[in-house]
Amino acid sequence: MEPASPPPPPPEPATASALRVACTNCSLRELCLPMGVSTADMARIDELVAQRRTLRRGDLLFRIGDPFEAVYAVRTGFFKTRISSPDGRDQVTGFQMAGELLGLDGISTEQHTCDAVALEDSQVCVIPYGQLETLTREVGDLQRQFHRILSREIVRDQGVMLLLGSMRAEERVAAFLLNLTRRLEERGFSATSLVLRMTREEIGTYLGLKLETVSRCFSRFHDEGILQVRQRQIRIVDPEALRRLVGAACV
Amino acid sequence: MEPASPPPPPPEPATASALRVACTNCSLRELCLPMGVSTADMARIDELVAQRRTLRRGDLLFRIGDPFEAVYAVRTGFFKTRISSPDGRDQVTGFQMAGELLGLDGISTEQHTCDAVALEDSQVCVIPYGQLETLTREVGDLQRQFHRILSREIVRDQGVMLLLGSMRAEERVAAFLLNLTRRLEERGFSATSLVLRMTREEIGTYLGLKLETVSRCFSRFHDEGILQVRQRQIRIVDPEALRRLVGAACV
DNA sequence: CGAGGTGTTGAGATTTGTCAACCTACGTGG
DNA sequence: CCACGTAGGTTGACAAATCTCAACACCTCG
Repeated sequence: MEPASPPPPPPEPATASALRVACTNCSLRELCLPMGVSTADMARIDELVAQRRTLRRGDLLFRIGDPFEAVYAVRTGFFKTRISSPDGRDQVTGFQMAGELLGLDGISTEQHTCDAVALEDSQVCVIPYGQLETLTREVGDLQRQFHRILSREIVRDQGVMLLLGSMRAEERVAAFLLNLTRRLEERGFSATSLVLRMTREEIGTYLGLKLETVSRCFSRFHDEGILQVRQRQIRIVDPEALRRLVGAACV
Repeated sequence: MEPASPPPPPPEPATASALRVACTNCSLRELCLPMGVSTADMARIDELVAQRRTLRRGDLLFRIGDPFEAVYAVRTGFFKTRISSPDGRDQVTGFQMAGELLGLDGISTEQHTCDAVALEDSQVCVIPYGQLETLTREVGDLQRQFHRILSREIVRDQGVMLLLGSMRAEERVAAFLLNLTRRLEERGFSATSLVLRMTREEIGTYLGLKLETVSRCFSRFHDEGILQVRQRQIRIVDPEALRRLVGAACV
């Protein structure tokens, strides 16, 4: 049920799902859409997020071509987004965890341009887009945060381009692990110990590599004492080595 | 002076720069930020775009780390954006032509995260971001279009990820050419004849290939009768062949 | 006319992909 | 509770794509 990783403090007790649907009570408040919104305006955002949706592992939250009606905030669980070329190859465009938004791609054409797949049992807040547009006009803090989120997604994508366009296999895998652990750490999880929610193939499709290459990188890192790898259980023994590999920053 | 391509009708006569700075008079109106804004509201947008900036070939419009103050609409000319990893490799993240916005990356951290370089003498409209935020709250059509532009950039970036992550060299070059000609055609230029504004190396850095590989792809396409290539002059003889190569769509 | 930036081409090195075998973990049903 | 089937993961040998390095051609501009 937790996004990843075994030992660390869960961001919110399991009982929370019994509480009223409201950003006000949500521990992800300061990571998610309401970040920076004053408590005075928070009640208005609570109205926005009137509905939740629960997905089982493997379920699609939306798929390519679906009419765009809402964006979604991940509450619990883990997702991947993917696009596919007509001849069947696909590209994983991202992995999303608690507090991150899904569906922003749909604004431009009013249709979703990617599939969003739950990689474990997950729950999302449904944010109807029409209402979001209205409310961003009235609540400046919300507008600012929404634009920041859109822009951050653009910046993130450009980082992925750098990764895909200029890094070799080991660097890509190192960057992937550092990115994942940084985001887990922001959510209160361990920065050194994690459980991957995706297969080697999904990692490969994200990093522009074949699954065997991903596997070999993990094995090599293991042999070099950088990681302990046991299936999807990863412990990062030497994070500095990973950072050296990607040449610092850009993670 | 024109964005690319030799024979076709320029989107606006050269004398236009003598006119008052105003979207109302701008031939790019229906490609750019004001798209979809009613004539009643257009005057308010004219106030927004109070300033233009002229750049010579090679000039930087902004660079990584610059404080973010405005977004820019390309009026004439041609740009590339690039990010760089600490060890000096860089990645061209896009090429921008008339009617496209630059600087959206800066919203998230209030600093620019990429360099924007003019690839030929160019002119941009300066859109101060604070004023844009204010006006999008008041003009719904503008808000909608701005969000669409942000989202479109996300979708575009995901297309580049697909290209970088799953296509081979020839497919990438074919997709690049189709994308470029489609956008030129939208601006009234020829769909089959163009002048590249960037070097083979810049194309390569965009496509995640070395310049020699790009050059070899052009040569192969030439030998196969798909293109006529003479330095930066390109004529597309068999666009269908290019489309077959990238497997239709996703351009 | 020459210099420097840009583009082309070839030969060989390197990285990654492909294919195949095999191993491991996990869930299901007997 | 165990056996088995299946999906996922690892490893090796080889093939293919791309990169690297080097030589040279071309073009533009001073």
